[in-house]
Formats: sequence, C-alpha cells, structure tokens
Amino acid sequence: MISQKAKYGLRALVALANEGDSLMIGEIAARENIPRKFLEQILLEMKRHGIVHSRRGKLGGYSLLMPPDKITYGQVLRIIDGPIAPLPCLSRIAYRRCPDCKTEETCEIRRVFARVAESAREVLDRTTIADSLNSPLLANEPGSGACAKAHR
Amino acid sequence: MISQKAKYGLRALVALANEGDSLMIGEIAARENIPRKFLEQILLEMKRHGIVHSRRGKLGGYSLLMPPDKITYGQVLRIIDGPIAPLPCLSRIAYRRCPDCKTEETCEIRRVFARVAESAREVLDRTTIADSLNSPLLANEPGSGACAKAHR
DNA sequence: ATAAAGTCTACCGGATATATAAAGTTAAGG
DNA sequence: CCTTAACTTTATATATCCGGTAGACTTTAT
Repeated sequence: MISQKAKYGLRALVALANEGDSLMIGEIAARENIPRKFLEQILLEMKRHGIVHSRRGKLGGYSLLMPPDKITYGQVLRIIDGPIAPLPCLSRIAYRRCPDCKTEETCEIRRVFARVAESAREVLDRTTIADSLNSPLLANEPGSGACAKAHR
Repeated sequence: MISQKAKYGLRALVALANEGDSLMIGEIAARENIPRKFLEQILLEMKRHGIVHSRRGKLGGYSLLMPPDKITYGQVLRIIDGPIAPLPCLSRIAYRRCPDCKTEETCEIRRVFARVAESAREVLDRTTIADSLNSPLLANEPGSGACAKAHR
C-alpha cells in the first residue's frame, strides 16, 4: 500500500499540471480534498527535491518546475514513500543487506521479489503526471505513457 | 516493502518444503535464522489459514498441509501482510473506498496503480513455494513457475 | 510423572502515519 | 510602511503497526 501522503502528493501534482499555472496551497487542498496543513509539508518536500517551485507572499503559490511528462510516478513515490523495491536488498535508492539471509545470491525469495520489483518499476518509471491529465492533449507522444500501455 | 514477518513466513515454508517432512519450530528458527518466539506466531497464523499442520507434544512439529506447488507467494503475503494492492480501492480481499477521491472511475492515479497491482499479482499468484526449492525436482511442470518465467 | 513440544494471551519499545498548532518570513498593494 | 495573504519552519499529538519477548498453559511420548 502506498501512503496517504503519496496519494495526496500525486494528486496535487496532477492538479498543478491540469491548471498549467501557479496554484495556492489552499486552492489545491480544497479542490483535491486534502488537509491543508498536511499538504504544506508534502509540497515543501517536493520543492526540496526540485519537483515544484513556490512563490511566497500575496499572489504566491506553487507551480511545477518540470513539464508534466518529465515527472514520473516512480520519482514522486521514491521521494515520499521511499524505495519501491519490496525487499531492502533489492532497492536501488536505499540498498541494505537483509540482516538474516546467509547469502544474497541463493536467497530463494529474493529472486521472486526481484521480478515483482522489476515489473512495478516498469510501470511507475514510465508513467508520468502527463499521463493522468484531464485533457489528453499532450499525453500521446510515443516516449511515455503509450510505451507503458503497449507493454501489457 | 514486505514485512520481516512475511519474509520469515515464506522462508519457513520453503524450509518445510525442502525438508519434505515435519520440522520443529526450533529447528526451523535455527536453520533460517528466525527469532523463535516470533516464528511461533507466524506459524500459528498460517495454521489458522490452513497452510500448515502441527503436532503437539514430544515429537511434535510443523508440516505443510498442501503440496508446495499449491502454495503461492500471493496467498502467504495476503495472510501475513494483507492486501497486495497499492491502494485500498484496488484490493480484492479488503476493498475499501478511498475516503477522499470524489469518483473512483475517474481517479487519475487509480488507473496507474491498477496496472501495478495487476503485474504484481501476475508474479505473486503464479509463483509457488515449489519454485523456490533447493532441488529443482518437481518444480518444472508447466502449470506454475515456468509460466511466470515465460511471461517476462 | 516428566520432559519436550506446540498454544495462547499479554506486553513492550520504537518507528511510522496522519495529521494539527504556533510562530515565523516574504511579498503585493494600498 | 503597514496590512494581509501567502509560504516556511518547528513542534506537538495521537494512533497504529512492527518486530520481538515473556510466561503460563496444554498436549503427547516415554
């Protein structure tokens, strides 16, 4: 299960992309039904990771720092929820050896979850915010969503 | 990430399948490097779900209640960790509506995670304990692991 | 009867999830 | 320049889960 926080974060990005312009936290929170103060934390975190940009003061707000088709689901999930891999010893961003488990190469269950991780990444790293837009305007260039759709 | 508990549970089942016979909790715990008392809870839970069988008293122990190629990874994970679906509104065993999210059909992120869930199930529901055995004796009938392997 | 196994119930410390609160900073507009 | 409406930062709260331990109890073979 992904966290509520990640769900909120993704929905906020989709809202920003749909708007195509800057939006205030309060406006996003209201539209997407997200607790306002919680959303603040989430957007802050995404800002620190260079996904969004903010302007302070009156007339402030958040806006995307990259085009929607460059922001992948995987990227966002890794920021908010951490590794996608189902085992620490399969994570690319936070590899840790399993403390039990004698040898990694012969671990019976590792092989299985490696396949799960691979197929999850296949979807999450190829699907972008642009693939979730309301108006399917720019979502249909060959690079992104179409590929992910074609593969299954 | 799957829980430590699920990892232990799967490894215990593989150990039982490799042995092909009854094993005491303490023996499994020692072989697989699992805290003994914790393993008790895990095996009990699997017993309640009809995966294993136990004998009490001296000469007691645990043994599999089904052939290893009938026990899927998905089955075990659902018992120990709960739903495989990344969103509650995508779970088959524990469906819950997302409390936020106005309409389920148009939820932008739901479609994406539906594909993740599908591909995870594709692996986990087709892979069995038999696919993880040491000796690849009976692991090669067409029904189970071979199919999962062929698909990617 | 006793030793050795599983069974049951309870508990515990730390981490994580989901927020909420309060006290700043910054910038626009009058 | 001062007010206001935004974002920022830090702290706090609370509930739940995770990983594990403890101890008393029941069952069975010898």
